[in-house]
Amino acid sequence: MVTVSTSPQTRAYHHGDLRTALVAAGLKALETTPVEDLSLRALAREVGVSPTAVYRHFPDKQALLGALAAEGIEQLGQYQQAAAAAAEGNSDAFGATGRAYVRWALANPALFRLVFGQCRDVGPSIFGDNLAARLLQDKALRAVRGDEAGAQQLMVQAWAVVHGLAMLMLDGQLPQDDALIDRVIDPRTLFAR
Amino acid sequence: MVTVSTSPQTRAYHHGDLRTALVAAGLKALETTPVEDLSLRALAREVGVSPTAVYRHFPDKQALLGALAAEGIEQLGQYQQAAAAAAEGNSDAFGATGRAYVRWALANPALFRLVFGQCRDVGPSIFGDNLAARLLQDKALRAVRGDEAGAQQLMVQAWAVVHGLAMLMLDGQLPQDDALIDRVIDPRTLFAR
DNA sequence: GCTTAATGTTTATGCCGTAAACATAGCAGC
DNA sequence: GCTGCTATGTTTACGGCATAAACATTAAGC
Repeated sequence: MVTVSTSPQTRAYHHGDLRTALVAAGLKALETTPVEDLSLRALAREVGVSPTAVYRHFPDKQALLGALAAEGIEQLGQYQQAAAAAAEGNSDAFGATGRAYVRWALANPALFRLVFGQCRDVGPSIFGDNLAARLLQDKALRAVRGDEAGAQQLMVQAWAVVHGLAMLMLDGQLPQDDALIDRVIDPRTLFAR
Repeated sequence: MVTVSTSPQTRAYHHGDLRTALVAAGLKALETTPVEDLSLRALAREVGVSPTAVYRHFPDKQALLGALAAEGIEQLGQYQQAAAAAAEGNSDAFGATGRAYVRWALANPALFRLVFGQCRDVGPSIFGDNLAARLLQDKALRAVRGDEAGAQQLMVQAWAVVHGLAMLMLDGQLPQDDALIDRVIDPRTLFAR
C-alpha cells in the first residue's frame, strides 16, 4: 500500500514523545476531572493513540499517576517558594508558605489529592528531596531559632494544620473562603512558643 | 415445581433485609479493602444475591457509599464521646477528643476516607446534627470560655490539625506512631490563648 | 542494507456500573 | 380463598475500564 497523504496531516505511526504527551494530557485532564475519573483510554484517545500504547511507557496506571504526582509536588513547591520569597523579611514568612499550600490545593484539587493520596507505593514521602519539604524544614527551624526537637514538632503541627484545612475545604466540609485561610493560619493564635 | 429442600438451607427468593445486609457487608469489606476497590457486584456476591439486586435499595453506588459514610460518622462520634467521657475533668479533655479522632481514623482508614472524601453530593457536611460535630463545638466553646468568635476560630483550627494529622498518617506521609499523635496534639504548644 | 530493539496496534479477557425486561412472592381487598 | 398489586429479586445486555498477548511498523546500529 502506498502511503499517500490523503489527509492534511498524515498521522505518523510513532508518536515521537508519547510519554511526555501523556503526562501533559494527564495534567490537563486533572484540571477539570477528579483523579478517580481519569482513564488511560481517555488519555490515549486525547493524545491520538491506541488504548494500549500507554503500556510502552508505563507498566500500569499507577505508574502514570505517579508521574503526574511527581509533577504536582514539584509545582506545589515552586508555588510555595514564590510565596515565601514574596514574604521575605515579613514577620510571618512561615505562615505565608502555609497559606500558599492551601491556596495551591484549592487551585489544583485533583492534582493535590493525587500527590498526597496516591502515594501508597508510588512516590516517596514528601520528606524526600522535594522543594516543598525543604521549605517546611527550613522555615520551621528558623521559627524555633535552631531548636531541633522543637522544629520537628512544629513542622508536623504546621503541616497537619495546612493539610487538614486544605482537605476539609476540598471535601466541602469547610467553605473555600480565602479569609478563612488567613484566620486559621494565624501566627498570633496558632502556636504557642 | 415443588419447593423441596434439596440443600441444607433453601435460599429464599426474597432476602428479607437486603438493605441492612448490604450495609453490613460494606462496612465489613471496608475493614480490609480500600473504598475505591469496593464493588457492588462483590457486595452482592457476599450477601448471596444477584449483581443488580442492589438497585432495589439504592439508586446507585454513591447512595450505598453514602449509607456507609453515615454509619462511619456515627461511629466516629461515639468513639470520640467515649474518649471525652474518660477524660472528663482532665485538664485536656478537648485534646482527648482530638486524639480520639486521629486514632479512630487510623483504626478505620477506609471508612474514615469515605466519611470525609465521598461527600460530594452524598451526606451533609460534618456540621450537621451528628455527634462528632456537636462535640467539637461544645469543647471549643468551653476552651475559650464562651467567646463565640474565638470558639469559631479554634474549632476550625483544631479540626484542621487532627484531620490533617490523620490524613498524612493514613497516606503514609507520616508514621502511624501513637506517640507522635500526643506530641502533635499537645495543649502546651498547639494553640496560644 | 539487514537486524534488532523500541514503539504502536489489534484482539481478547474479565472485571465493573447500570438499564430494561422478566419472575416471584407477600399482602390487600373482595 | 381467589385476584391482582407492589415490593423485591433475577436475567440479560451494554458500554467502559485495565490489562495481557500477539502482531506491525519504524528508527538506529552494525
